[in-house]
Amino acid sequence: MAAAKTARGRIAPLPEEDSLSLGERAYRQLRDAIVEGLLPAGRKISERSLAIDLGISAQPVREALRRLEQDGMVITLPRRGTMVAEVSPVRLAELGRIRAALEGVATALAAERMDDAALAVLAAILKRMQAGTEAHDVDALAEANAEFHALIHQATGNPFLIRSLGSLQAYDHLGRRRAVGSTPRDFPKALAEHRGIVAALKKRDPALAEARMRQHILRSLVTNGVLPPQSPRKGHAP
Amino acid sequence: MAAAKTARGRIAPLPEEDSLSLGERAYRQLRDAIVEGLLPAGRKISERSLAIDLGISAQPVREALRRLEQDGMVITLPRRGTMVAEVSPVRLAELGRIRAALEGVATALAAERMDDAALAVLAAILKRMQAGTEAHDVDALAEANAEFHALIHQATGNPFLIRSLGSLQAYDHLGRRRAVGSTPRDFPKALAEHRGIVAALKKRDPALAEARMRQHILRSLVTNGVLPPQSPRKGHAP
DNA sequence: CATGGACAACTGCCATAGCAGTTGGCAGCT
DNA sequence: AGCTGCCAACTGCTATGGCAGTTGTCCATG
Repeated sequence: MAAAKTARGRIAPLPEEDSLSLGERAYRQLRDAIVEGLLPAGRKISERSLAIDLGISAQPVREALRRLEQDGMVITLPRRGTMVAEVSPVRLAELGRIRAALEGVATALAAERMDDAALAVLAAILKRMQAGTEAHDVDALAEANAEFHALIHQATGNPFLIRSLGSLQAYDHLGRRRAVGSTPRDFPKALAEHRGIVAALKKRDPALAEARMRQHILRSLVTNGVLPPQSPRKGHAP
Repeated sequence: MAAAKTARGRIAPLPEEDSLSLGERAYRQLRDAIVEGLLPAGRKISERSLAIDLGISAQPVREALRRLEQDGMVITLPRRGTMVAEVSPVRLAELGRIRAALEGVATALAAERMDDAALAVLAAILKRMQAGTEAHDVDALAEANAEFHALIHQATGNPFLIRSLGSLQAYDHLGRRRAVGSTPRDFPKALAEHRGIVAALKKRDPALAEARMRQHILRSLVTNGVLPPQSPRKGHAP
């Protein structure tokens, strides 16, 4: 997981892993450890012992645990202890639907204010996606996909949205890890959906871009087994 | 949650105000102070001086500021200072649309798992709303409205959703405070929308409930001047 | 008068220490 | 054996102090 090594370096949300605050580093380490499965659900986490393991004080650790609690990845009973939260399949499905909705509004906002330069970067990412799809390069596709969505998030310029989607994306990784066996071959479909999203962005059509992005996320969750097939129909007229 | 006194001074926190951690209390106090306008945008906040003002240590204050930063209400430049963030009308509109989307998902989830008891409580709240509308009791309507939405949030059982909507609701209060002059007379319309939402919940129709709730929030934002009229049409087919 | 540099007064950040409440287990009694 | 009560070892939480980086001010210098 190298720092965002994009061509232009436009997005650089990971500045210098060294100069980050200890609390921030502890937060990311713990978050990664949880989504990687190194810290299974129910595992007790002590501020002190964890601080000793990380070689730092208890304060940054506490700060990281508070943020993780806000993300819903750990739960702490006051004066009793902190443990990593169980993320049931039901809960994972909920979070997926939440993420779909938030990615939708993010794309709608991006459609209203994305400039041509950012759109060009998106087009370049699309080309890399096509190459990766033809070559079946899973790693390259994952990286391009991450950049694709991150670019849209940044285009909104909304910190709340960026932060929330960052937290939810961690759960997405957790969901992919649970997807048993080989990943389904949905790469061509995902490529087509990404193209449709970019087309909507270029047309400056927020509603269309939102609908396509949301549907893209939902379908992706379905093929990953996070959501059951045949989601409820959309298009209700108020 | 009975202890909502709705007096002039403090908004009563949900659990007993005494047994909360100092960090939690500091967080709520600061949040309320910001949305009430006591701490204007750009105002510098020092961990130490604020700790002295609150009569506590600097750690809980720091913890509260971190949470507020995650909510987007303050921004802190490392080693330079923390100040309350400027919430421009544009940003307020973004947050409103985000809230509309999240309230929509929450209502969809609630439609799938809300039990009859909760539905009965909703019906009771509707009756209070009708009485409040006829009597033009603004305070009673506000309280009933808060309970209405809080009940739906709780029905989802999703901590992430509950927490996020709680933060966004603070911005809603801020938006209402900016609404100049007397509040527009949208009470009958809001009542009808609430009834439509409850009807969709009773029919266990997640998509319909979501659409109605989202439209309700968006229209409310429009009448409050947070969003411009004539939002982009919905109903795009992917 | 204008300009540059150093010192003092901040700031956020972290480490240490100690508090109060909770838990688990062992001794002592029935 | 089975139960009760207490004590030590935890836990999260808060207070205090000090660190390094930033900023603003004041004096010396061109």
